[in-house]
Amino acid sequence: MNLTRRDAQRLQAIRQDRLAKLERLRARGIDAYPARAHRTHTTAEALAILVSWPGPSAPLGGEPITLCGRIVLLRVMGKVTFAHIDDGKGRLQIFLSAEPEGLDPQAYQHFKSDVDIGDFIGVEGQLFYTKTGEPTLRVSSWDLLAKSLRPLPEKWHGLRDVETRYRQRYLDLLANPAARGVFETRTRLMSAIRRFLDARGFLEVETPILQPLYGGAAARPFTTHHHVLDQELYLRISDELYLKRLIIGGLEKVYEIGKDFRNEGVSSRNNPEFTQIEAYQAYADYRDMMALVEECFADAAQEVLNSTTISYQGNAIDLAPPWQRIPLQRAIRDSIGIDLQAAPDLESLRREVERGGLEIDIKPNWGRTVEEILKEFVEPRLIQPTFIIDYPLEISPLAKTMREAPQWVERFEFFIGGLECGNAFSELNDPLEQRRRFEEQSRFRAAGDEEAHPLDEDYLRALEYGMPPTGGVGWGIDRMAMLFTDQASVREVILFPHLRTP
RNA sequence: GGGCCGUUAGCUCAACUGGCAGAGCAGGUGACUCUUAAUCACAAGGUUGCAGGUUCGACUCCUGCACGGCCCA
Repeated sequence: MNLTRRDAQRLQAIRQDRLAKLERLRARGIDAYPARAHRTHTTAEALAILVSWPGPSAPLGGEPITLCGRIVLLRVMGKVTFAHIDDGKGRLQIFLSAEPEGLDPQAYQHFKSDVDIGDFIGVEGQLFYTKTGEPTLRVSSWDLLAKSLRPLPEKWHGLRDVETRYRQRYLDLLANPAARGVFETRTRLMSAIRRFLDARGFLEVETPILQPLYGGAAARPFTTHHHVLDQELYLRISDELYLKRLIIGGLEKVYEIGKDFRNEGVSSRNNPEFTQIEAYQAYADYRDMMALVEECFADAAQEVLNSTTISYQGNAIDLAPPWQRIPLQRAIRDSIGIDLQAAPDLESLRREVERGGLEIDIKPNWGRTVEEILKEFVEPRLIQPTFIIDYPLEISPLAKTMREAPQWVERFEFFIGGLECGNAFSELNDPLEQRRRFEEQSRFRAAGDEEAHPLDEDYLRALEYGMPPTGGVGWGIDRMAMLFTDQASVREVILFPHLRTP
């Protein structure tokens, strides 16, 4: 939906009427965009007053109150007019007429001639119930707060066009009450997570988004340039390495909620910038992180949705702890019958995949191929919350190995509603081992893996000062918001999702 | 990157097998003193996403492009 010159011309015609009204208002000395508004009550507060009355039979009563809001419905019936105003907290009907307890005749005439759907107004009056029992404000005076020059979306169907809803989210929010609900839920969810972690002694911190070197995840970064310093910089792909520097510095429990940026495709599941939470705790391991995650999700659901059971895309999902814990090897054996013990290298795994007739891309190394199998054949089945635990070392350069199986690391990902939600591990704190891991990643990169982890000397230096045993976890807030609001597309939970520029 | 679907008035949607592009809402004018998507009457509103092609004739068929949706990679 691009705004062409032609659209502009059509709108121009439509706007002329409103501009004419604006001129009339100004000719009467009225400021159509005053700097201040006076409001004594929200519509919700006004309704609360009415509810406290003895009954709908009560006549005009109470102190005059003043409401502010946008006119969203307008019914001019000659000598009386009904309208609904919306103030973000709800809607309330207002009643205007020229009568002793209402408006003076000129004010009523001006309202009829100069006010449109979409305008913001302030109205003073007294509350009453109409004959049909609708709570209503009988207006004794009104003020224009802001003139609207463009027509609002259709009042009954709202705004349906998906592209317009994303590009002009303000129209979505004002026309579709459900859209407001989704974003309110998202915000309350983030508050609930913060309260949960704050109550457990975690310190919320902020680390750099502009970084001289990126890391902490397998992804390609965005690059940018600092002109004065003449320096290439990256937008972070994760917070991990900076948060672990804070653990080294003695902050034992830290978390950050912020935007990460990954230079990959745009789809209903991925936005190039997304919100992630990461939390790190000294003297903890990945088992402690599992407990933290399941408690946090259940706690947030209880607080935001008043239940630990959510409904997602037709499935009832129970977030109450404990969640299932399934070793990755077992999950793959149970779903497609491949025993990774019997296929410990890329060649043997390739044979197993071909023998099973599985349609899957063989990745450049064993670990990535295992990951692909997981994504393809296991992930979609994980509707109830599940921790898949113990991952290949090759794809986990920052996680600590399992003592009894050095090709595997203490790592988990968790899945809800068929979505990969988050990732965690017992953090690797052996600086020499970390260097070897980075060097292995460099070999992968040299072999063509653009998502391989870069070698970070500054981080290695930090590790050499000593980092206590640490558990770390990260999960996507957008995915979590999708679950909590039953949305299939990530764009429905991001206010302004990235779209191509036409 | 590939496949399928979509794009018609400001908004929500119609338009048969290729035959005059229509309605509701919004906006305009008028009527209307308790409406609830108010109602009624009248008038107005279009380069059918863009660019080509086929045809006597294209919203409709073909090609390319743009943007979006779903699926796949």
